Amino acid sequence: MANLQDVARLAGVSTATVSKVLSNTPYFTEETRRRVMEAVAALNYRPNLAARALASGKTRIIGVVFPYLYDAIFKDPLVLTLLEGIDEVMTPNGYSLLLSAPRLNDESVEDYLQLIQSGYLDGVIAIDSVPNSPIAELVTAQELPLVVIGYQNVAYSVRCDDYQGGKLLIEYLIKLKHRQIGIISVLSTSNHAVNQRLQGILDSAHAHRIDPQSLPIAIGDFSIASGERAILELIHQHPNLTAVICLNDRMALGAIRALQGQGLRVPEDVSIVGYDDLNSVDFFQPALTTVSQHASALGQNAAQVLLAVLNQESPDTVVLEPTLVVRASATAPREWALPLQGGRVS
Amino acid sequence: MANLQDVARLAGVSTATVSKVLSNTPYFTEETRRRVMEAVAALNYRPNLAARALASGKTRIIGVVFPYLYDAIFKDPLVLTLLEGIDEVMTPNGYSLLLSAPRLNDESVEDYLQLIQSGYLDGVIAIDSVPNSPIAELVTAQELPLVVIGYQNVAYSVRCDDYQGGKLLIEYLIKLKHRQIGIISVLSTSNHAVNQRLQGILDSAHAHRIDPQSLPIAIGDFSIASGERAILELIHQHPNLTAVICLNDRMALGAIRALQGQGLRVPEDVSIVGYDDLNSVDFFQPALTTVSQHASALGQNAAQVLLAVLNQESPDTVVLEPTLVVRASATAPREWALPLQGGRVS
DNA sequence: GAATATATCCAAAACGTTTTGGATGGAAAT
DNA sequence: ATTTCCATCCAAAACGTTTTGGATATATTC
Repeated sequence: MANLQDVARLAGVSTATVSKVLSNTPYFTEETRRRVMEAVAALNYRPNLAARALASGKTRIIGVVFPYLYDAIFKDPLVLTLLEGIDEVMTPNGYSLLLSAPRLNDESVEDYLQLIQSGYLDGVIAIDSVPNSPIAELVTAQELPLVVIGYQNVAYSVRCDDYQGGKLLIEYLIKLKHRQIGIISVLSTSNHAVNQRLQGILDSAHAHRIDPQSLPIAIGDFSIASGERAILELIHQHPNLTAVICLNDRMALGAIRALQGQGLRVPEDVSIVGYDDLNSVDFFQPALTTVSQHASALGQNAAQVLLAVLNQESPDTVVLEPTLVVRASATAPREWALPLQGGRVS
Repeated sequence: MANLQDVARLAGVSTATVSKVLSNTPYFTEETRRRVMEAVAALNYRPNLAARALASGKTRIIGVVFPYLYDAIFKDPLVLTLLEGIDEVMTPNGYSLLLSAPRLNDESVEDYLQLIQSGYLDGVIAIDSVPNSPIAELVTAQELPLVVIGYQNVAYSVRCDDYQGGKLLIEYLIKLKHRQIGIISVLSTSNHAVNQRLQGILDSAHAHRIDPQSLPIAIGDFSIASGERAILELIHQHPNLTAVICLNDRMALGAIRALQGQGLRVPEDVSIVGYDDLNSVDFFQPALTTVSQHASALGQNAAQVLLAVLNQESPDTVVLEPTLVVRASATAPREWALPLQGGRVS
């Protein structure tokens, strides 16, 4: 491995000159530049990034943090889409992505601290799925440029308007004449964005003269299986429901399958809508009506905001508008109120 | 940011002592250790990783490279599963993952070279989806510990036996009494593993006295849409087919959808099998019969092999056995040979 | 009591850059 | 003929670790 000294020696200049020529500093003759570049080529020289990082204080590495939750991080297809968006703008700008998925236990947080306090990262993009997770505070306390994807109250953030997304869903159902609407959510402590969606739904229901208190809510945990459990609980206790809003797509898929397993048809007997617009949900039978939060654009925006911050600017918070994606899993309710007890609800 | 010197000064020892105490070197009094640890805690000291990397030559970072192909990397759910497996064993061992998805153009390869020749990586795990991609050679030329997931002829590799997987699929179909079997593959230059699957299918057909030349093959590009196109081409030109093997799940899903769009039933009219066992394929109608290549285990094994190499050992190549996952998309063909022309084949 | 071994620690070199603070010329200005 | 200025380059410091090669003191052995 040739180093700067070798190059300098071969080119007959100092290491400072080589360093500066390589970073395109002005004030060098063409002749000098040429000699340096030839030496670089001859020795196949590549700068040592560790040394560069030590001397300059910059690593050109940014950390991408996905706090581990319910094991969901690697199972959530949205994460991959976010990553793609981030990569798309970071890589062309010369940054590499360091993946960090700290589990939220003490030992893991210690490792995480070590990482962000080690000077190894020029910046961090974090997903704040969990309210009050310590991740963000730890980073800001470090004076490390941070942009979070979500709702944490930090200087720089990017999100899709989940409140608005919730509104879109229930307003669509109301427009279809649904009045008996159930909700499958998650524990309010477990996800910030979902809380916003729920709030949007409830507020919007209120605005349409539906008592928010009257909307039955079952609790899942994002997984397909939990959606199956929750829907059964819901229609068992509230057989008159004509529509159910699931606060993510995977629970919606579970709900649909469970209903079909009970001999109920979607959307004819019950309308189901989801949230996320996962890649594959247009493939299910019926194709899922859902809300897209433009995950790829979110990732891109997060990366752009971080680039701006690294560039000493102060970019504004970005809030993307969600989009309702109408497919086949929700229609108008049948006007005659067929009792659902026909299905075997165990 | 406190550094080693600050700690040393506060503890009244040398920096060498602090460094060694922190790395649990023997030959220190309890008293000394205590003083050092107290100083570390008091100053909230964390070692600077760049400096450590420079001095020790080790970064505790390993590169995970997914050569970009057809834009598929971030769209392929298997990648996420692989990543999860790798993370699961690397993180607890104190390594971080640096993501690298070099596009295969010159500029990008240059960036990639820069990365692996920069001393920033202790090792690399690479997926060799593309035959003859330069990625692996570049790494080995660098004397960087490398394990590839796939078939490249390098010192250390891990794979699932795709040849055997192909065999499993066609033998299952043959056992179900299918004889008119089509194949949806990809360009032979585009993916090593798929070539193996195809070879397994053809060899096995031959062994069962079916002329491999007689099996019609249509070419897709891994995508759902290409599966739709390919199946239409196939049944149009070979209306007597009773089963089609798709060399990945996404093309299989496309094929099923296209058939259904033509008014054909799966598996009653045509059996379809896939390859990969993506998370969601048990959810489709019909649930997809496919082969699991145990992506998570693959990732874990790759990581373990790399750890062994980093530990100066010479682990053997790992070859996992694929598993046939029988679901609903393939059954025995109807005994009466109903001409398929009934369906509208455009 | 001298020689040897062992435990404990330190000073300084080394890692390969970037960056600072000039040094050295020659051209332009006075 | 000085002075000033600019273009061009270099020597050396700095970044914060790890590691090497002792040094010192204490204990052990003969």
